[in-house]
Amino acid sequence: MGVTKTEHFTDTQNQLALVFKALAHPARLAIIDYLLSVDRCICGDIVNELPLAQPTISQHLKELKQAGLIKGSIEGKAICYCVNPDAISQLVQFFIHLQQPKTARCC
Amino acid sequence: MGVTKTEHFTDTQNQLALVFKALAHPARLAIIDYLLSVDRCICGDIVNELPLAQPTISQHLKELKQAGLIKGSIEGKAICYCVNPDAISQLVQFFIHLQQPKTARCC
DNA sequence: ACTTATTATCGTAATATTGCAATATTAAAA
DNA sequence: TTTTAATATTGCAATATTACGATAATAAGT
Repeated sequence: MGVTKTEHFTDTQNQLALVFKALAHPARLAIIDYLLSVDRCICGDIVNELPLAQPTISQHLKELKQAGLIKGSIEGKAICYCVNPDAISQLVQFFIHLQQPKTARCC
Repeated sequence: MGVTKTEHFTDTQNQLALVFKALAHPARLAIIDYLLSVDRCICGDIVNELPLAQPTISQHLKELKQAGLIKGSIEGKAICYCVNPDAISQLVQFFIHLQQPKTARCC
């Protein structure tokens, strides 16, 4: 089918899955890496930094933004993008929760 | 196309993208939630816990295992599954790296 | 208004993912 | 060894994702 049965899962599971889906592409991780590698917001040179066509990068940026992982604001004819620290914090919390030790682990 | 241009990205970006892809489905997050909700390994009752057919769950378990997120060992005619704490630790490290404060953020 | 520069959207071809019925495999139990 | 129980694999239909050319939209500068 190719259609996920979202109705059978919790809101948290569905929403978190969407965030991970946004992270599940090397180009989008490369975009995040690049946004973090410079010590300021990026206004316009993302396309030159990645080996993909401009429409493809625009699409990836849209997905990252919809997932809340990056923030973008219009600055004249360019767009200012940066990583959304709140989203990162939430993900850290999620994995720290996963790290909670349980008793009687057997493997 | 539908084919990711992995050759243009770093090994780290490609490998991490595969882990996130494994997490990018609510059923697989539900499996992880369930594995963590019980204080022991699960030997056989995952199928009864989720609203999906047995082949579908088997497939999801395979993907989680290939991504290194869970560990499974054969126990007679059942399989013992549990979350792989090493994988979780790596993800925590990744996000903590993303949290590093940078100077001169503008948005 | 026209041009230029930058980003977004549309359309579409190639490929990947999802879910499950049918079937196979595996190992314990009878 | 036959049966039974549990999990894995195969095959396939429906849908989603990826990438990019063509084109549109937006806004600054002339």
